[in-house]
Amino acid sequence: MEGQPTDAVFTVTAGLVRAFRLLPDGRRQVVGFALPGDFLGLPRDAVHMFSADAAGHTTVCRVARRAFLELIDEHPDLLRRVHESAVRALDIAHDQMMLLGHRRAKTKIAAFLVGLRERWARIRSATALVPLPMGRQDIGDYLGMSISTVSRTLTNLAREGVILIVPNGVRILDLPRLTEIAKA
Amino acid sequence: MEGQPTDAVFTVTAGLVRAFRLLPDGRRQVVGFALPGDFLGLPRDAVHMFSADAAGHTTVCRVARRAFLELIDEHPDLLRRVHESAVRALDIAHDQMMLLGHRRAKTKIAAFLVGLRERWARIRSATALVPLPMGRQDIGDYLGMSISTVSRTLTNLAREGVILIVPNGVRILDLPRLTEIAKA
DNA sequence: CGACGGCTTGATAAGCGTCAACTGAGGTGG
DNA sequence: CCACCTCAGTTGACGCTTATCAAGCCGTCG
Repeated sequence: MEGQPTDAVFTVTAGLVRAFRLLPDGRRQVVGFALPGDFLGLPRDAVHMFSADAAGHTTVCRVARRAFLELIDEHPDLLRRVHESAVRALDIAHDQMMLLGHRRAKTKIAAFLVGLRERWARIRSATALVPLPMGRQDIGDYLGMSISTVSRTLTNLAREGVILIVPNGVRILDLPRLTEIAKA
Repeated sequence: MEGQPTDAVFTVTAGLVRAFRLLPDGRRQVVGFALPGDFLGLPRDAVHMFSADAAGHTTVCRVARRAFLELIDEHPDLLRRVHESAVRALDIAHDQMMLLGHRRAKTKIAAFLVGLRERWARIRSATALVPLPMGRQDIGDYLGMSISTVSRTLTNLAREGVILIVPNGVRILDLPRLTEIAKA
């Protein structure tokens, strides 16, 4: 499921999927992480690439693109929900653009963690523990920074007592402060 | 029309509109430039802010949000087109994220110009001349760089003979080379 | 036990933001 | 009609953040 063109639509049922684009020189930009419940492959025929990934055997629900389009014709209400999903994705994308533009490593990481926490909270109930099934490299490609800086920044936040680094994730110790940093 | 909440939907008919978000500290991120034909205000109730701007008296077509939603109920086909518009916006946003992430001023500016050229070409026929009705500050806020760097980079490109800076715009002298720079 | 991959950490250099001075065009008032 | 003001854009000097390169660490797996 590595680098297939979009001839199908997916829904994540468990785990986490990263969606990315490749640059001509081989580098990549992770354009989003899909959590359980999220749609994937909404964009039309554009050259989008995906990669299923990580976290306790990710599972997805796959629907042929053609079938999906027919389904929409029959149930106009479905289109509504798909559209809402797209709009929310656009919303997140805009937030992300804000992050990427105003570049301060600490801010980016903090905002990333806070945002992810909220998204997880909407699914599971756990609050303080934020799972990070993706690798440091993925986070870097998502936030537009090098793997080294991701690591450094995380350890700095840990040293300040704001977070605690645990296997495959992070435990937020001081959410108010983290939120504060995220806004700077 | 400065900083109004989204209680209406717009279509640009002439000129250029910039859409942006504000950060808590007052800085802003321009999330997109809307050219004639583009939609604005698709996102639901989110706190989005807009600003109409520049270029020979911009004009927009305004439709009350409520009326627009009712219209969609009656004509399901309309939702289809709106959705396509949203998906395209998402597409552009993803491209933008790529730009913002892989930070090299020259690359960003080049890609920005090439992309804008294509969008203009789809409307008018002129090719080499790329109008830039927005200010340098806007470009900076869009590409995530300071106004100084925008200016510097443009003059550098001009010195290299790739572009020619003209009032309210840029003339592309060496498109292949510019495209090449944009990919790096 | 040894090797590999993901992560951390350090030293160095470079790109870009910041601050600030300067230029030139457009507009206003004497 | 010209002097003056203002604002957008340009340019220069300097320092900070972050990328880059490279070494070391630790867990997992063969």
